[in-house]
Amino acid sequence: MDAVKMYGSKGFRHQRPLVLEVRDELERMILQGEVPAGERLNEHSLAAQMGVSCAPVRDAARSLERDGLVTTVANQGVFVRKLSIEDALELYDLRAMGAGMLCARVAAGSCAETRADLREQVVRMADVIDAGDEDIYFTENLAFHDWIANAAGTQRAAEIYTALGKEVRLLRLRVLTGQQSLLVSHAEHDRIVTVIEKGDVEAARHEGSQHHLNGKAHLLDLLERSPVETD
Amino acid sequence: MDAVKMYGSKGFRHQRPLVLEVRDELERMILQGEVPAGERLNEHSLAAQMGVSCAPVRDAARSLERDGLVTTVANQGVFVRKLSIEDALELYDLRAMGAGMLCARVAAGSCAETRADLREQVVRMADVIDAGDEDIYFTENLAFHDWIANAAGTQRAAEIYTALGKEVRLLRLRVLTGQQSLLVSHAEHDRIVTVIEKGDVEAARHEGSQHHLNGKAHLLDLLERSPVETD
DNA sequence: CAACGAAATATTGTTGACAATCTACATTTA
DNA sequence: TAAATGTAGATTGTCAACAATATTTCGTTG
Repeated sequence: MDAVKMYGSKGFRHQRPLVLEVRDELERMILQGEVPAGERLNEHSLAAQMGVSCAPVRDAARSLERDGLVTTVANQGVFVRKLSIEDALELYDLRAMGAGMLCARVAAGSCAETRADLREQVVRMADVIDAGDEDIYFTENLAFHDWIANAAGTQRAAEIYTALGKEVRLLRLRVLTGQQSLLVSHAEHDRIVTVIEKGDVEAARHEGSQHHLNGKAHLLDLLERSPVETD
Repeated sequence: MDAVKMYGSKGFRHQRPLVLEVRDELERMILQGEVPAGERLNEHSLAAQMGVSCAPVRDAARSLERDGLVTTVANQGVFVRKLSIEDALELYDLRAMGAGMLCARVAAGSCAETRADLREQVVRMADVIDAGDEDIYFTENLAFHDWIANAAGTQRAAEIYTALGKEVRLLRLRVLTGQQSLLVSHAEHDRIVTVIEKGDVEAARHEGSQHHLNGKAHLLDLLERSPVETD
């Protein structure tokens, strides 16, 4: 009896529902800027392009709406969300609150192993700065924050925090650029992990929150120097 | 030339996409407890029951996932979300943070008309308590909080706050029961509106946040007296 | 009789076609 | 010429059938 049956046009079974594959691909396209903000996502084109039918594409688009990456207009389609500066600043505030709560939880009740992992990440990120690779630092920075979120053990809070993080990326502004920025960011990460290691709950809340508020201030500072049109 | 064309089996055009109708109906069924927590939502049954095909039902279910009312398991279907006490307490914390931020914004920058409307709502709710109608108070309470959220002018924050409010209702526990509870709740509403009228931003943040933290404490108190199984 | 395994059933996942709707363009008219 | 109106094309919304998967049932076997 053969264990591998033949399915569909692809030849083999799908390990994962198609929707998830399509969703990930769409998310990648949007976050990497392959589809510009405000652009409409054409069901048929995308379906043809990915070699699937329309339904999974529609499904995936609805899923992306959950993360605030696209907005749907009835009978018009789904559009890549266009973030205004005001929207972005609001997201920074929300992320700041969330990070405060999450860091406080991690400080209050995480195991030694978790804290060791966190410290390890910070040390590794210092090396990345030395190497001067901003792209890698960008990625590790995302991972660092998501990691804290998941370590807090509060699922819904982590979900929201992570989704907000993706939304911010819609702006496609490189705020973490130049060694100075990276060093400031890293110093704040270090403070966060340090107070978590101490188990100082309120300090963790403050540092976690302040990290994002500083980021917001930095963004405003950049915008003053070189204004950006966002219509 | 007739302006009204005939469409579909219903005879006339749909003013609204079917998905939205289905979505609202499903949400009502879940929040009113017609479908118990943990129950699976059968695509075919629901579609037949509502006289539509499966596609809109699937679409609506995915939309409900955005609000955290259902969870989807691949190849198994969508299930009404089952909230644990821990989940609910987490939601109270998140709502507390959100309410703090939203109340602060309303205190900081709302027009006189907005504040007058708020005061009017509080006055009306006092009458509802006098009349002793807990169901109406429950509804007005929801409206009051959602109204503040929308008045803050921060769209995303309001969306999240409102969605979290619906999630909490999954627990289907009547915490606002007995005139004493209603009076306590009302007194807090009054304090919130009062500090908003004064334009005291930090006090608004504190009162808005504390209102939900008090609700959380009240919930814990109720649970201690009469424990509830949530498996 | 219990445990395992295979067929049967029920349910979700996917597809392509068709209906309803919107947008853009061409035509008409004041 | 400019505004209004009707028409054509493109795109989303809906549908019902089929394929793939999960669950249940029932028979077999130790």
